[in-house]
Amino acid sequence: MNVGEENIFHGSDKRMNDLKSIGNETLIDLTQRYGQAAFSFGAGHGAGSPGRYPMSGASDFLSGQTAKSTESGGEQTSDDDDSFDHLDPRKRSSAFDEDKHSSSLTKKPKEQRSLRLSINARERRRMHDLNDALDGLRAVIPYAHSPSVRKLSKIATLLLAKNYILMQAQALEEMRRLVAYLNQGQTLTSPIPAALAPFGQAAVYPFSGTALATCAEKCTSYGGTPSSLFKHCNDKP
DNA sequence: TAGGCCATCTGGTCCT
DNA sequence: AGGACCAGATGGCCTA
Repeated sequence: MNVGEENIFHGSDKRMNDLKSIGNETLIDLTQRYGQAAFSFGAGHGAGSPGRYPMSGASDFLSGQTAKSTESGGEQTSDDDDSFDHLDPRKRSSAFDEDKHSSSLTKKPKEQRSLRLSINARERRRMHDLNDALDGLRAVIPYAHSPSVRKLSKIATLLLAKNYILMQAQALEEMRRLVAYLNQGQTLTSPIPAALAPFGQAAVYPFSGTALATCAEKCTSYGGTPSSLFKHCNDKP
């Protein structure tokens, strides 16, 4: 475990162990916690429909965040950000706590107090930007997005995203092998050689159904720009 | 009621 | 010097 992960898991041991071991089995667990519609890729959720996932938003994510960062970077840094009217009750209570504690701070010079408020406001904005980024991440990873379904926690979002990236990479690699195999003049009617499923296809393969359906699913799921690699699929009904 | 999750404050450290 | 980043502390809300 690297330093970053150590920092992430500075919570209770139980929680840390729960999250460190996140894998396909954990995806199922998260499915139960956050909604049955989630995580139907891989792990034997063969009936899942790839089109359900908001993957089309992935390309917008980076650009969106860039715009957001630029925008937040241009925010004014006055102490107006410490006004309470824009805060929800939870935030307001903490803000009032700051006021409550201010009795001890009144002994400090006014300038220091003002500086402290400015730093607090900056930190709040930073954390809000971080949360916006996490929301963007939640929007592009597969779990049930519904008002009746609890939002993924921060740590669950990060771990699920990591697993999702790994699974996508595996699927892509497997597809490349499949394309190479097809380019050698073989047909899909023959069983797929074991060499094409080095990752344990049943466990990680994100598509289900027949070989032809799999091919079509892949072509439609892997990108808005049709690759020349999949011309053979476009020619078929 | 305990535990999980979160927002916020705060002081320290590093970087520009 | 000022800003970004980080981690610890604190307290509130929610759920099992």
